[in-house]
Amino acid sequence: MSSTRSIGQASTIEEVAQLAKVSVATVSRALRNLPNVAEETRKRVHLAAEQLNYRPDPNASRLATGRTQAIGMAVPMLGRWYFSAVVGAAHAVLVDEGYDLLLFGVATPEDRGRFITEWAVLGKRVDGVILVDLKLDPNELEDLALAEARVGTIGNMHSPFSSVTVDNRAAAAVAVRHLLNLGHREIALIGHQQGDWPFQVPNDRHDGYVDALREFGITARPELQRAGGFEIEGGYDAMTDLLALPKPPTAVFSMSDEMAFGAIKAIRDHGLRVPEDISVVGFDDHEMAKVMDLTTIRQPVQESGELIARQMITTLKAAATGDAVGLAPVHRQLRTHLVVRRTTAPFSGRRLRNG
Amino acid sequence: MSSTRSIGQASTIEEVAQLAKVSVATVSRALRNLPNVAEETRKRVHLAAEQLNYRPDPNASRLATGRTQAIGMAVPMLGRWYFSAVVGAAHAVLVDEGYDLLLFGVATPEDRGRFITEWAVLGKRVDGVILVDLKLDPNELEDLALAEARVGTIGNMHSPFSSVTVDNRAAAAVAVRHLLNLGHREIALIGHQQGDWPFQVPNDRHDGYVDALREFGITARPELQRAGGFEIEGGYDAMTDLLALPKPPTAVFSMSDEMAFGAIKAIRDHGLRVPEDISVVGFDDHEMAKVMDLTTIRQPVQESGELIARQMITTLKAAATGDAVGLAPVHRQLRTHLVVRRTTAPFSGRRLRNG
DNA sequence: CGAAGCGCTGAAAACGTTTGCAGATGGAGC
DNA sequence: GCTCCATCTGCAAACGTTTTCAGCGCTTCG
Repeated sequence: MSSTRSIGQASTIEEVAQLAKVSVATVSRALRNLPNVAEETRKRVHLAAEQLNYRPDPNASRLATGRTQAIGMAVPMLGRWYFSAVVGAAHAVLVDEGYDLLLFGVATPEDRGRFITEWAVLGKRVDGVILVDLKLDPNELEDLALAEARVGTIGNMHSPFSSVTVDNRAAAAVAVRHLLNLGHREIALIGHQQGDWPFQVPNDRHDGYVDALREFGITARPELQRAGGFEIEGGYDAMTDLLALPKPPTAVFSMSDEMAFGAIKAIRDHGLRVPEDISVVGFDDHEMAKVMDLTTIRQPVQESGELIARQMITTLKAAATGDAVGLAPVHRQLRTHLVVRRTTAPFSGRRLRNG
Repeated sequence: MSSTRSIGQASTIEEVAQLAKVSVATVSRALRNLPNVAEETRKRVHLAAEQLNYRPDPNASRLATGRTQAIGMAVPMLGRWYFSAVVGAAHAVLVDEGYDLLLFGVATPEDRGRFITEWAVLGKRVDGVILVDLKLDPNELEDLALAEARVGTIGNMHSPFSSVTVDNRAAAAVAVRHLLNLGHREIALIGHQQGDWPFQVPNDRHDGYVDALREFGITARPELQRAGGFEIEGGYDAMTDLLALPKPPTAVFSMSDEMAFGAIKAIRDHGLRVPEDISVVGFDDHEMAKVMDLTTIRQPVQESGELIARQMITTLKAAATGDAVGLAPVHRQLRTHLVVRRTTAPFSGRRLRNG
């Protein structure tokens, strides 16, 4: 029934024009539903286009208009749950608005530079870019601003660009304060990376950790802080190290749930129990946190992705219509909160000792 | 030092030509390192291009050549670990080869159709597409073949296109046989979806489940088979249902680790223990499987992504050079194996009863 | 010494859209 | 009947590459 099934070969706007007996210009206008084309003509063109299964060549269109109808997302680690969740959420709204999504993995600062020059500024691949958890340096900021790049960020706030963030510092402090209120005093940190780690988020969480300790008159000790690479494995290794300390901590704050999972595993492999021997609190509210009964800081991951995508769309629309006020960056800070489950418990009074 | 920092505005090939005092044709040839341009000229052009920070406009280039240097990936659920792992792995090799990666989420059969017509065949957005776990119907296959689309698949084998697969049926049978050998006879299945589920993989795993049971003279019972939507939550719900059965199963095979995690959680929430009361085996070897001590079927996720990406590159190269034999599809089947951890144990002899 | 071939270069025609501008048509107002 | 305007349409010039083809100057060979 109805038309034949095969979708056949691609056809050009020229052929549509011939079939509809109008010029290509009219076809172009009619199909994009621009004003100034007679209703009867529009119908004819649409019909012809449908018969020929016509789709405008996006590349020709991009070349002519300078717009790509695509946006790029730069994420540090594609495999991590947090990032894939954000990408998934953003993807949904972008596709819905007719945009393509290009993915760019940015593992190193060099990648980041390459991403910015090749993609965001010079390479005309995308109309805008969404940066997830990437910290820009002043030069990069300047480059992007000069190029009038449309940028949105998640995780970090850069004043010239719209952003969706959470207060990582405050949230981390809440997590650590929770442990302090339970009576813990020897609280380790997993996730902090020494040296010039190119992300801001971990630094903020680190600051929150220090803040909370200080409120209780405690100064953070370096030997209780371990890098975990934000992966399960890294969390495991970090915790293993901590357990080998002469006096292991009685509680751990992990900058991500995934590292927390690794830490819990390490603790159990060491013959100890969570939370009886050691309390653990994570950050993210990973979907596995419920399964693991992990006390953690919930942040609105999906919502962040959606919001920044929507914001990107509005920015792009504003740019297209020359609407200056629509172009002004908007910064949204979403709420986090502590979800208490069963990996945290009051300090028992017993301390472990090694050697 | 050296050149000034700002990357400045985009420049065109025309300007490079003027600066290097050659024609645009020569610039194009020189920068792509084609033969037939004098070494001295090539140097001059490269220098000029560098000074101007020239990058060829990909859209113009695409329009002229018909090639996009981009490949698309269609995945059913962006958020699931398996898919993001595959995408991550493929992304790494594609970017390495200078290809862009476009993402397309395909949740429904309609999406799939849209993906194929708009992207793979008619829309000239990508040079090739990688389908993850998507089952094509005959019409779609025909369309793609007619359009000479470059397609690679993971999960399903479609004879005209290169594929990377595992033997899901055999692997599932191994998992179930493991339970049978432990003495279990009432073995539930989580993950199977009744009706026309548009994916093949679950069907294969279901068949393997039936196969193994039959070897032991057992016929699969519908009430022991539950859909889980391949998510943690779904696994939890499915298991909860199973536990409400008059005679709950003594073991469960879950088609994915994530559903298995949910199932374990449900069992524990129900006051029962894994594996003492109920054994659980999963499928994937998710990175959390180690943490959860889950017995599961390991499949080479990363490797699959890499391989199919590489295969795509070779196909594209073969198409470019008109190399017919290079265009022939290659099918690779990777090995899986059972990883026994601690969620499976011999049948205790005790059966639970409700009501 | 002429022809042929080789290595290099440039002019110009694609590629398939969008869009500025001008022309055609027809109706309204005087 | 004429002008004016609004509405619709088409012509042609972009957009920035790639690629075909021809031409140029040299060498080589018969």
